[in-house]
Amino acid sequence: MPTPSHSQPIPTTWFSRCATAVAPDLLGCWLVRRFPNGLIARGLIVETEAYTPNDPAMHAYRRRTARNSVMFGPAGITYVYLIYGMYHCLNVVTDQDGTPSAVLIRALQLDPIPTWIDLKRDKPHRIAAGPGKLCRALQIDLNHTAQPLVPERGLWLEHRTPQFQMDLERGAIAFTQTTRIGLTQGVELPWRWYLPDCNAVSKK
DNA sequence: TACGGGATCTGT
DNA sequence: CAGATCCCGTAA
Repeated sequence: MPTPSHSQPIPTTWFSRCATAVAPDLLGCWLVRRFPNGLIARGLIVETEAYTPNDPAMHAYRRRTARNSVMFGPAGITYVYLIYGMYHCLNVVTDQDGTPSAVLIRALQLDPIPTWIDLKRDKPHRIAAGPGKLCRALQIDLNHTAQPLVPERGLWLEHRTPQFQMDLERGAIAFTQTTRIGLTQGVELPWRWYLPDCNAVSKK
């Protein structure tokens, strides 16, 4: 899918809405990474999850702590955490300042594939399939938490192409909404969205 | 200070 | 389906 040269970073105000509104709106948008060596890779966002206040699966559900405090801040900031001691997960903080919530970015279709990634290990469309794998592929770790999503930090978001937006409005593309993955709490909440027929999306 | 679990992924 | 591996939240 072509990327228009006129794309601008999505402004922080766009994220100042309920996570359940932002999560589907992020499908078809682009996560853009500029690596330390200067290479720029784009990932089409194909799977997201919303985490809201009063949501038992949300990391700040019990109380505000050092780790989750960024989710209480203004929207449009990254929230990255380490899980199972080996993988990182990337969220974008949403909603009003003071309202803890975020959207987890779960899967991307990456283009181009960075040259240093071992293609024998994975099919190209599986390189960024999963929240841990996309952070590994894009070299996102705890250094990237609590950062604004701007080119100056090497990580930002861009809106859908006009083509994607048209296909969506015409009904040629439709999203699937269902329950979230890998949780022990809030299992029944249907706050995962994905592009069907996309082989980077989590199974289940 | 100690302990156990987790919004994951991989290889068996 | 178990193991890797470490930070953080909770209890003491």
